[in-house]
Amino acid sequence: MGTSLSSWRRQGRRLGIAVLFVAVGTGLWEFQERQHKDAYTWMGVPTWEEFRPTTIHRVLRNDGYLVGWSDVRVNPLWVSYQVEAIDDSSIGSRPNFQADWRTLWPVGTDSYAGSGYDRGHLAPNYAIAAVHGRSAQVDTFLMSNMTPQRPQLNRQLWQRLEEVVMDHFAPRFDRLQVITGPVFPERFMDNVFNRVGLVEVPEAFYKIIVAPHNEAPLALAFIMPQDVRGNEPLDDYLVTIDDIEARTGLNFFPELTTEVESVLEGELRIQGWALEEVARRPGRFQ
DNA sequence: TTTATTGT
Repeated sequence: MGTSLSSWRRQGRRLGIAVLFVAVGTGLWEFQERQHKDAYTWMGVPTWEEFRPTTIHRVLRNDGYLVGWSDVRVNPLWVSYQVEAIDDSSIGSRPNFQADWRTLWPVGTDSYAGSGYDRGHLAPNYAIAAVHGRSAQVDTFLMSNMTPQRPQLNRQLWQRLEEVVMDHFAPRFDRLQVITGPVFPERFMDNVFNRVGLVEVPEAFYKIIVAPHNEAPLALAFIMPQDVRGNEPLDDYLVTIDDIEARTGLNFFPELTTEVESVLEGELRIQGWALEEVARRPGRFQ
């Protein structure tokens, strides 16, 4: 017969070698993936609480930060990155905005033109550039890192918060984990046509800052609405992480034990941050 | 310019 016993053996060996290669390759890939996520997240990548079209997303990897991208909202639902105190505050010049072809829908650099909304960074230019370098800085100008923000928020209140993270919080702790993203109205259909091009317009934005180095980690969380003057005290917008989870349908830090989680996410504790020292610090821009 | 658009 054409298929002799030795030929079967040969094919079996080949198959075995192929399986071995796939197994080793997959293992290496998962190892790399895990290392990458460990560098940019703390206590796990954000997940959705329940399976809904508006909370489903996929993770885009960038230099310096991760994005949870939603093709339904045409928005990042979260970005995750870490910062530390830096000695040299100089960074490279602002790169150009650029389209991200990993997104299902085309969002061009001119998509926001004439809309009255800014292309607001979620992972900020300055912090990422200062901590993670030039190629990470370039990545923050991907349109998949943008979401429509009113100028008074983006250039005033939100900028003040980002400045406080790097200039006040980071020097107080070894390292900070930051997760930030948009908040949408509760009912999807109420906002479904409120879009800049294809991009749904959020009603507010959240930012979670964790100092994980302690045995008892500290967290501070904010929700800031689109409609602000810009000179409000930052502490007017303090919330709990549970509040943000309720508004977004996401689950942050899924690997926390339930005991730590109930304190860190359920209680509003501002001790240790000295927020009152900087809550009224004026913005850089007018 | 640690934000960004508009208009030249």
